[in-house]
Amino acid sequence: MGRTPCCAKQDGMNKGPWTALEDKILTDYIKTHGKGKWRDLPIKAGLKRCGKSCRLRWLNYLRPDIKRGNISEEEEDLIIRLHKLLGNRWALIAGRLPGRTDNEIKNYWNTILQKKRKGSSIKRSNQPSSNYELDHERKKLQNNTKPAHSQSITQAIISTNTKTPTVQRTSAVQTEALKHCTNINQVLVSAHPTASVASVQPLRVDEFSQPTKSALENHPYTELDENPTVRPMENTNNVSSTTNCDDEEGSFLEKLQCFDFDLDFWELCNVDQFKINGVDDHDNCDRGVLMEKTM
DNA sequence: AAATTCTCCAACCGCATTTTC
DNA sequence: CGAAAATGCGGTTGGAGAATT
Repeated sequence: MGRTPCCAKQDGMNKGPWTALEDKILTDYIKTHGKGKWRDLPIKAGLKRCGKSCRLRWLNYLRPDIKRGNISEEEEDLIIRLHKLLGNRWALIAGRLPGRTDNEIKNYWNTILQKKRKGSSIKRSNQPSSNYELDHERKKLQNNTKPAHSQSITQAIISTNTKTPTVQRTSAVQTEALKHCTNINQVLVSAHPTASVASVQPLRVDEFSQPTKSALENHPYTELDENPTVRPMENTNNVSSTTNCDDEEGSFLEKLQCFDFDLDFWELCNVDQFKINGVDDHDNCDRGVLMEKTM
């Protein structure tokens, strides 16, 4: 398509760490004119920076509601849970942690938490199936305590979706839901008491399609016959005929992923029940959107 | 005290997605 | 509707400071 690079290399363009003066110029400009139009901003503000750099500096450092350092236990717990559910979707995770940026959470994950994970796996080297998150969640389950924060994973997802602009692009919301659900499957794998997460590809359920028989058979944690933690739904077409998706309350994941989950899974995710949000047409209805958690 | 290694994190970069025209 | 521009996201890098040798 031939796009000019955002930050076309120009003589005299500053790179690297921002100076206090640059920070002040950017902050003053945004206070006066508001953010946005990032490409034009540096020219208008008189900064020798590219728009991208200005945006990043504002979002990650200068904006007033930013909260840096000292990630609390509650926040760490939420990061772990959200990461388990969403994967490396740092912006989504950050969106559920007020004042935190995607960059900060990403850095935190890549340094602190990865280190803890390594430490954990060393300590438990004779139990190769464990990982840090699993240990973390198991500990919680064993203690039968919920995290101090009241915000559950589901609530996090809900607010992510409901934060979608008033003029919703349904497809985008559905895409989000799709990604969440695909990742929920990863949680399933890691939540399984005997799962060796590191060595196994999670069973993927893209586009809410029914997993193939061979995929299920080859998946070490499905245990289809004896212990049906995961089992294929027999007929996914059954669910495509309803127009009022709210009537399908409680069967969300069953519809979308053709799976049942064991109790540990629900506890793990701190999820009790999903609702389907009704949408315009049957096809969309089937794909549903995570909208509400009933406590 | 100097050299080396490690850690952390701000910033960059390329690509994807969304918006605008 | 398609192309271009704008914006957003996530992986990666580089450098400053801390820790270790």
